[in-house]
Formats: sequence, C-alpha cells, structure tokens
Amino acid sequence: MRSVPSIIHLDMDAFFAAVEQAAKPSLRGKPVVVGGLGGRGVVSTASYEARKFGVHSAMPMAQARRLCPNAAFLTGRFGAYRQVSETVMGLLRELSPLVEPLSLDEAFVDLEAGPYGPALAAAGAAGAPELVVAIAEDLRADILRRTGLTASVGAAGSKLMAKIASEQAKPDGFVLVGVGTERAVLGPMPVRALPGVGPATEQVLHRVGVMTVADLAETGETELVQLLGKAHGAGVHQMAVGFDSRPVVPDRDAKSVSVEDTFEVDLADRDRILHEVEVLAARCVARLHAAGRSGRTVVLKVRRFDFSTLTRSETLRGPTDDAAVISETARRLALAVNTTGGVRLLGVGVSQLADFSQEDLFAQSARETALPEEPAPVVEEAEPVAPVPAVRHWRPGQDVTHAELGPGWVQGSGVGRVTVRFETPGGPVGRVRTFSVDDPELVASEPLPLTEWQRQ
DNA sequence: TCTGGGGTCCTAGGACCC
DNA sequence: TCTGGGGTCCTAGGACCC
Repeated sequence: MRSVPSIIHLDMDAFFAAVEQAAKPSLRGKPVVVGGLGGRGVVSTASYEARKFGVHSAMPMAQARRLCPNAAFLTGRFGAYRQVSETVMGLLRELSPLVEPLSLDEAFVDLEAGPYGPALAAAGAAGAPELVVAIAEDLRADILRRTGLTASVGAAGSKLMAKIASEQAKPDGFVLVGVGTERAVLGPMPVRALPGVGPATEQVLHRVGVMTVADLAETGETELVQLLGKAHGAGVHQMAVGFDSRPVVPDRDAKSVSVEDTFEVDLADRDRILHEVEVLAARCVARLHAAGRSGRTVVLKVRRFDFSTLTRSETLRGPTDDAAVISETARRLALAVNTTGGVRLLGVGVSQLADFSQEDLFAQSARETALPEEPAPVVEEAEPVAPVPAVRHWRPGQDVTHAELGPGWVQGSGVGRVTVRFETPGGPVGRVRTFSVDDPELVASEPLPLTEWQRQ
C-alpha cells in the first residue's frame, strides 16, 4: 500500500487471437478462435469478434464451432507469442527493473523502482496520477507501434487494485484507481471480481448471502476463515477491504516442471499406457535439462475415462534429471494405478526442484574423485527430432513457405490436400492456393515479425 | 462432439522425531 | 498402565489462474 498509484498491471487484449490477426491480414476484423483443434480441444483465446457469439476461453472447441461456425479456428503458435511477449516485456523493463510477468501476456511493473520513481515521489499524492497516466499511455502507444497490438493497463497503489483496474480498462484502455478510493471501487463488484475467488468460493459465499465485495468487507474475518479456511479466508477479507501490500517480485524461479497429454481416444492397453508415460517422461526431462534444473519428486497424473483425476508421487533420496530414473519412477507409479475403463490423459511432472543439472554433477564428481573416468554419455538436450512422418501433418494457422510463392499460412487440410493463404503481416490480404500434402515445394517455417520494429 | 496444458498455493492426515 | 505436543516431511487432492 502506498500513497501514489505507482504499480501498473498490463494485460494484452485477446492476446493469442490478436497476434494471429496481426500476422494474417485476411483475419483482421473477423472472428478468430485459437485453441486445441482435436476432438477434445478447448478454446485458449477468442478474438472480440468471436466473443460476440458467446465464445470464450476454456470452452470446448466443439461448442465454439457450433456458436460461431464461420470463425477461423487456429492452432496456437507459441513461438510467435513468445517473440511478441519478449518485445512487450522489454518495453516494461524500460520502465522499471521490477517487472513480474504472470504469463506471456500479463505483468506487474513497479514504477517506483524505475527511472520515473523520483519524479513520482516528487509529484506526491496530488501530482503523481497525472504522471502515471502519461507513462501508461506512452507505454500503450509504444506497444502498438512495436507489435501492432493493443494492451490494457491498470494503475493503482497495490497489485490487487492495478489488476482490477486493467480488467476494467479492457479492451485497449487505461484505468487508474486513486489511492484511497479502493473500497468505493471494489464495493459494488461481485465477489468473483476478486482474484482467487472462483466458482467454489463464490458458491460458498452466495450460500451465506454474500454477493458483493461490500458484503464481504462487512463479514467478519473469523466467519470467513470458518467458511473458506485459514489462508483463503484471511486473504479474501484483506482484499475485500482493499488491503494488499504484496511487493512486485521479478524472476521467480519455477517450482515444478510438468508435461501432459490428452489423447484423442482413451487408452486402455497397459503397454500403450506405459509407453506414453515413457514418452512424457522424456519430454519432461528435456524441459528440465533446458532449464538446467533437476528435481526430487516425480509426479504421475492420470485422468480416467470418467474425468476423475488422480496423482501419484514418489520422492527420491536426492534431486535428479536422469531420464532413466524419472521414466522408471513414473512407470512404476503408473503400474500401481487402476486404469480399467480407459485413460484420457497422462502427465509426468517433477517438483522439489534443485538448481543443478546432471552435467554439473558429472563435472563435480570428476573433480572430487579426480579419476579419469569414461566421459559421461551426453544426455539429449534439444527438442527430440521428430522422424519424418509418412504423411506430413499440416495444422490450421501454421507458418509455411512455398519455394516460389513465398511465406503463407495453412488455412486447412484434408483428403490429401492442404490449403495455404499467401500473406504476410505487413502486406495486403493474400490469395489462397491448394497443394498436395506432400508437395516438396511446401515447407514449415518460422513466424515472421509482426512489424519492422519488432525485429531485434 | 464435454471438459487443454502449464502452473501456483493451500489443506489434511499419517509417519516420524524430540 | 486412558492416551502430550509440537515440528517437519511426504502424499493426495482441490481451488484457482492464464
């Protein structure tokens, strides 16, 4: 809590869908839905045009198709989103070293710790808001210029209120919550507006007649703790009265690494399940290696045919990033799970992370023993190289390049054909051409920068 | 044609220890 | 010879967020 609204929360508008519209001129102004395209996929992000039809995040893709059959349904291109995210986070870091990303498209910034800190302090409670407005509007203009995308920004004296403000600012806006007005702003809002209050908490509160944040604030903390548990009850009460003193914390280390897969068809065969666990363990280990970390607890996740979900874990004597150890542990855990009836999802994760990788251990033990041992086998670090499939798989939204026609993206594919639209972020709406799925002139390619300024 | 994937934090019970 | 009382670790599950 501070006397000046120097914490901002930035949230990109309909981020994944907006990146697709910026990258693909033919989709601008049209409904776009990004998410899993398989039979069991869900919506990651819907563009505002698609939201008008009732499509929203986490909705089953099948339902989205029913609601908005004419939308473009695209698979996620996380490489492209990451590129744009880095550009945006870079702009935030020009405002302060204290940038706390919450996801690819969201972050808190503590302006007090940056170059504007002294000016904000000098301006004081009376003058600071004007300065924050200018900083935030410059930021939004910079983001638009560099990425072609709109962002919403909230500013306040706490993380809680900055986040609430950016939500109110959506889309493409800015809202400042003046220090001292927190309770007046929060009061009329439904309890769900508070971060951390989801469907279950909402239901408990509604049952006792608590509908708004003002109702919450009038409820005693003791009663809330009884209803919601110690930590949650106390936390919700603090939020309801507008109190939040959490600092902006950059560079938080990950506490777990996990990988999971939902299968198009439930898995029933034991050996097949064990094989998939092995594949997942390998992917998990690759991510662990890439992060230069190791872990002590191996977690297996199983979602059964009826959506019941369980986890089994085993804690090892010490941290490891050894593929064989993690894989064997996960397989052992899987063997102990009843999978009759079928399994729709499997996951493998590692937690209790430590800050070293196997390479360090080998180097360390080599130094300690000073024995001229055989060099340790090189553990595969890169993404596993996919073998060339018999029939190439083209996914809607994917970037491709044609030897003669240049860059474009996959609009659809089926019955041995793939349809490509040839257009680029800076160019006009492109033409569509259809090819054989195994046309040698057509290759997958990297995403293009959205603007000339986005290039590093 | 029901319900992704990657995370975080909290709770609660039992084991174990002093 | 009617059952203390913490503390920590492990495991499992659940709520929540983007």
